[in-house]
Amino acid sequence: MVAQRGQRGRRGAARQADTPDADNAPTAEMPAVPVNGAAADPVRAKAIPEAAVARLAVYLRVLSAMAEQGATTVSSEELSAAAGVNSAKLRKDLSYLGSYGTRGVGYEVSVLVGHIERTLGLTRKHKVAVVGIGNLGHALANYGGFPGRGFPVEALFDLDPDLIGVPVGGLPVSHLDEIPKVCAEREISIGVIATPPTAAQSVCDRLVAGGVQCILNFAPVVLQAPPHVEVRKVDLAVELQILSFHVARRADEEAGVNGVANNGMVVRS
Amino acid sequence: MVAQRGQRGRRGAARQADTPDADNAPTAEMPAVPVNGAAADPVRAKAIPEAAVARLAVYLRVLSAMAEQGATTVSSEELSAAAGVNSAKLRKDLSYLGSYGTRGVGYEVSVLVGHIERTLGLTRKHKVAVVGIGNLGHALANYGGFPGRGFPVEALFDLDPDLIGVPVGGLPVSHLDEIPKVCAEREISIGVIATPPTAAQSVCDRLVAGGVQCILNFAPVVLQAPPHVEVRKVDLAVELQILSFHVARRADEEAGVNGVANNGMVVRS
DNA sequence: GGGTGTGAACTACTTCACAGCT
DNA sequence: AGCTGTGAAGTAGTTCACACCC
Repeated sequence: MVAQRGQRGRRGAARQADTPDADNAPTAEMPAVPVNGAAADPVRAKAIPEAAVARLAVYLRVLSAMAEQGATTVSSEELSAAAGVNSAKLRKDLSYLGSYGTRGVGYEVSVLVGHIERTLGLTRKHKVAVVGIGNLGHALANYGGFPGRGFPVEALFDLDPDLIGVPVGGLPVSHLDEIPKVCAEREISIGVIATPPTAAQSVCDRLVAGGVQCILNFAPVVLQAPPHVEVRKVDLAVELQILSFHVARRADEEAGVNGVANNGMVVRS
Repeated sequence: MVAQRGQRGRRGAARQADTPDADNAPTAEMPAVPVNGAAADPVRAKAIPEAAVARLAVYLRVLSAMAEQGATTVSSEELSAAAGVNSAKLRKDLSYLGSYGTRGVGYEVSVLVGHIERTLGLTRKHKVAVVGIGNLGHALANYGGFPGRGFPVEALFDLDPDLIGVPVGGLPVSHLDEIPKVCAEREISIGVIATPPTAAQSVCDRLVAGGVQCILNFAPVVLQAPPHVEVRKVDLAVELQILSFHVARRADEEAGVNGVANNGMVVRS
């Protein structure tokens, strides 16, 4: 029970964002956090929509690849095609950063890269801890300094006594009980949960106790965390089930087409 | 310049959804596919919003857990709390399935489970192929029959000659070149790409050639696929960068509070 | 001509609030 | 009295379309 009437627009307890996302919908399931500070803080300039933030990360990757191949400028048309969005959306997204394009020409790749990195807070390092060194945790730990640097893995945790002290990807595994202490000492800012679902909430609590600011949760549970901690989840089961839904929908539609031949009337099953 | 006027609402080329939500995320980032058949097909009943579909999968998990613990009915308040959403949203989501609750009482757990499963197309099995048996692929293959059954892994592929023929999780690895043939033979409907980014597009093409209907892409690239193939991506780098953005935003806000003391004027960096 | 930047229109999603069933 | 189901209102995100600049 949550019950909080008369709290219009207030942010309640459990927030949880999606990957994909929403996105990972992709996307389309975004956190209830007031990203648009507009109402919250009228002084501050318009905040960047959450959906745009996710895409900025994609643009950044595409731009980096382009820079490596020696490109110095891009048009919104080119960049948007490479990023899989339409050009209007791209331009609007970039406009949140300010006006850094040249009309009639396009954008300078290096300038854009710099601005996106700054906006996403990538000018600073974010230390990562991985909890749960099973199959997935192993994979994550071995990424060894996550994507494009900037996200060094600096702590590993597990429950299994046989794993404690064993180096994985060059870093020894510590016990779950050490999470608060070690995270605080090493100033971990992002905790990645790759444990079985039963352990996830307790791990989450310990990460929070250790002062972690963000959590990326691979365990299939809804985590409860204080509002100042940003939680995002990556949920394989949900992704597969969404795909399953689309398969089913497609099948239905085909049936529907036949139904239409049937006098244009389709009976709801 | 007119491009395609009078094509309002038409779906363009590259679609890509997020995990997230929204997307992942975050990732409020949903596909441009006309899920709401409303305009596309006025005959058909209102389709379920993409965002709701992602949540239905979560409700299903929560309900299954509740059923295991012997619960027979739930109220929207209880279920929504457990799923981390508010009750209005939950009720709206469930209403897309039809009216299966009892006013004054709540929902019968088993009935709801059945309806959600049917809606998500989980009454049918969806065979999965995992491509790229590296760290992540290994982890995925060992999941051995994905979440709650219904998603059996029935083919594995890699490029590495040392891996070909080696059984992983009880299933021998085949070569990438075999993808179209094997997928067709075994009637694979979901392909999971866990390869390095450079290989991903070619793998995607082969999966499509093999008649795969959906792709879950873990490689950090934007895939190009025909419109009848549903692609979702799970992008670790993007997730981390979104978290990074929120850390930065939070830091800014604190600075902002100080800034306000400074005459209410905050200079944009 | 070519391409950005952006208000305005539109679409999708969320939340409110209450009628109506049990 | 309690809780669902849902129109209506509100908010977030997308797309259009064109002014403006190079």
